[in-house]
Amino acid sequence: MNTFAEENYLKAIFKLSGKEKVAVSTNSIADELETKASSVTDMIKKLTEKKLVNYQKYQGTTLTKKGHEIAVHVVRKHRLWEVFLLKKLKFQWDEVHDVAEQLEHIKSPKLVEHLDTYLGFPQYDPHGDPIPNKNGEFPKSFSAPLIDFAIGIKGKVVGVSQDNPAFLQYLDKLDIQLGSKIQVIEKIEFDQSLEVKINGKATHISSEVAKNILIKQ
Amino acid sequence: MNTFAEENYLKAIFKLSGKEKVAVSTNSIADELETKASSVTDMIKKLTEKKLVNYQKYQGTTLTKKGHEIAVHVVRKHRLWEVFLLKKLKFQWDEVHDVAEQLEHIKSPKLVEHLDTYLGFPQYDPHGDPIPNKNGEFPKSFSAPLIDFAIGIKGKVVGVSQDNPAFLQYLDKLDIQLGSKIQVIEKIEFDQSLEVKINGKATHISSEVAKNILIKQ
DNA sequence: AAATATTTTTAGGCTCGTCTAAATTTATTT
DNA sequence: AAATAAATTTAGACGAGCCTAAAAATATTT
Repeated sequence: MNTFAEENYLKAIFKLSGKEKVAVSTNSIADELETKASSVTDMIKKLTEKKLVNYQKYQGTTLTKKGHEIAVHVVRKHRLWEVFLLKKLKFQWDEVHDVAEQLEHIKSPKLVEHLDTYLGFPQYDPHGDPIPNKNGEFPKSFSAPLIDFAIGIKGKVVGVSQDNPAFLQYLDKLDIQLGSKIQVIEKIEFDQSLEVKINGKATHISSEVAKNILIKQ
Repeated sequence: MNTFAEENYLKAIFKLSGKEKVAVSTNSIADELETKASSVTDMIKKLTEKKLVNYQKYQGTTLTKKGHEIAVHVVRKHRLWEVFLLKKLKFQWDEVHDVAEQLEHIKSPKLVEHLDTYLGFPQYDPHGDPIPNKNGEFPKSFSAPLIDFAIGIKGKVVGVSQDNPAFLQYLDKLDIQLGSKIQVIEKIEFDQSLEVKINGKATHISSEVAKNILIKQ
């Protein structure tokens, strides 16, 4: 069985290595987990022993098959709990992350599967991130950042790629919620900012914000 | 903030010191937590530092006001999660305890209160144990063991005082569930066993079993 | 009340996960 | 390519929580 700390390291490596599964540097893991590089080296050694990561001194770290499985499973739990907190317990958008961060480490296969059933097998969490199924497979149709959408195409906000409360509060101010209908009207080349329509109402959005809003369709 | 281990010690002391709040011996805590007496002494010292227990060498331990509050709060969380697992996630009676043992340590005041609301402010958990409210007050009307009930009085099974799976399975065999109507027909003095009616059907129950079935009304 | 048994504490050690400071390796400048 | 900078690892230490073995205090027998 894995400790909370081990699971957090695997999750961080999973997140940082991305779709392309690039090797992850010690420092980037340290930043992600807000710890020190030396602590990371220690833990990576332990995870290597347990055959959860591949590691060569100074060459970065990747997940093994087993490590990847565990990471995906933790991600699955995290996102299912987020759905539960938002949909059932009426948490606010920006309140779910910290609690899910704790709940994701609860060990009980039965609990996860029953929770999934109870929630009706959701495919995305409140931030629009895809929820892997119990075999670790992600849903096929992915969302993309608003900034990558072509002019004219209509989409729906399915999430954000930042947890930062200040960012989420700013979105509220802009009247952007999960499910809001959105359409790009014009792209300003000068600063990459966008003219958009949100639920029919015209608004201006900086590129920084547009990068972090996830759209589907 | 308290660690999982600290909370488990406080909960154990709370349980062992009972209503009368007697001082609890080092060995009894060790037994309850399946650890060694020397470990208990270490932890009790730490809890004394934090002013969560009163402790005099060789004289046993009691909870301080602050320690008592924390213990009751953990008990509250444990029992609310048990209700959630049984009622919402369709867990079996004998499956909830171990998972609740983990969930009780999740830190989020909002989570507990929203969960309580979501469950409709239950007063008892699946084992019939009373659930303290957010001020730490237990419901007034307590349940009592079946064996203490007078002949003729009708009651309802509100829980059990044992988590043992074998015991719970035996109850299933006897057709005794949470909510079953029960009435004592005769008390056999020789072995303290009972003739009872369960949902109208006559059955015979040993004193050992009758001690561990909790009845209300 | 002395001897024995039991309970509890102390002493010292272990693993986990973290840290700081110093040493080493790799990357970037000049 | 040598010098400098940045990233990474090693060495040694610490607190939390646990352990075993031995010492000390309390309880029970005889």
